[in-house]
Amino acid sequence: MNISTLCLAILSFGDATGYDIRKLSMEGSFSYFVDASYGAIYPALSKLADESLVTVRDEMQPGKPARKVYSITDKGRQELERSLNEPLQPDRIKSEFLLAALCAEYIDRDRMAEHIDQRIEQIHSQIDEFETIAEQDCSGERHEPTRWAVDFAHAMNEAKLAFLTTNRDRILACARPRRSREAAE
Amino acid sequence: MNISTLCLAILSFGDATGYDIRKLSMEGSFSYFVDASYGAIYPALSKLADESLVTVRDEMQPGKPARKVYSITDKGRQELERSLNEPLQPDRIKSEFLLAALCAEYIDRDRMAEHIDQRIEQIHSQIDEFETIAEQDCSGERHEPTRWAVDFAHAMNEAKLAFLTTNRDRILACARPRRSREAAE
DNA sequence: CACGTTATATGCTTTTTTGATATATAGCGG
DNA sequence: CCGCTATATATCAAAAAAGCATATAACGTG
Repeated sequence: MNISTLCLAILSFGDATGYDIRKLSMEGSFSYFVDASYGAIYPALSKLADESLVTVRDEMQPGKPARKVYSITDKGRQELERSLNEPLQPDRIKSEFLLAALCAEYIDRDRMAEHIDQRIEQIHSQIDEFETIAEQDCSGERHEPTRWAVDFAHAMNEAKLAFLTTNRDRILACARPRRSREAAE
Repeated sequence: MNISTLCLAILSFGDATGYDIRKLSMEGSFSYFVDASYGAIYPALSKLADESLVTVRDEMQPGKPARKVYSITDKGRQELERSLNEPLQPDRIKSEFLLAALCAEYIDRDRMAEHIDQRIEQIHSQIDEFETIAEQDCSGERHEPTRWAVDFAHAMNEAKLAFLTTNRDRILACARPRRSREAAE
């Protein structure tokens, strides 16, 4: 799936600026499974506008920089529908952490512990973050698919957490016993 | 982390060609958490060779196209170690499926069922695949970090599977009840 | 035998990421 | 109050990576 589909999907929930889309894909309910940079979003939006899949309106705010608010069109919704009907790519995970774990022998034991603990913390804060989202989203309209995706993310995060805490020592044992570098870091 | 580090990491396990690296990152024990295309790997290897982090040797095989076998150097190992010591980027997940789930209302119910079942099957075959890898790897030397990563992947896959089977109906209920398109697909 | 698959590598085009730049406003530490 | 940083907003260029086509050669299979 390309950025265009992502933009259409987000716009199908309501009008947004490029900035909003970026934010949703980095923090909001989308953040668990997408990632998009400005450099991808803005060109995608322009292209979508050229194809009349979205419309733009300039909103001048006194003082502030003007914002371009995008709305999905009927044609856009049809295109979104079409995309969602195509075969879906399998999920992909990119994890520097697992690569590091595989190379545990090259990492000092204390450093490895830091890596793991950092990971655990990250998951904790993501869980919190999503709980906040769930509350917000569900207090009002309670959009069930959003709720479903948030629950999905929660389940995954809990499983990861469980694995990491249970198997912490096991990977630490593979790391390099610290030698002369005790003071070095 | 960039492709270069991935190449160094893989080469730290033994010599390999660009083709091998690609394969490992698509099928082998690395496939759960990395992804690399030829267009990224080959240039990365050339660059690494320029910097003497790896060496190349041409292996002419009679008839077959020559292969370039890469080996990591001491300098390369140091660089790998350095990379692994840097702060690790958080894990990223890209899932077209979850985006589709979020847009369930735009998808016909039967189609959605297909999407889910396909996902479930995929996970099953990944689990099988990894079990094979685990057996192979562990019969011989039993490289514990590899085992750890495989177990990690297994735990995640099981959790995902559990969620999907348990919450299948819940998302199906959000999908669009099929209308006049019963025959259309 | 024609064709598909595996092994192997290169080059080109398109997408995406990354990072710099620009502007305006609000809040905070000193 | 001043300068700094953060937030909101958008653009552009450069570097990285993905994706795809192409080439060669062996091996299998219908």
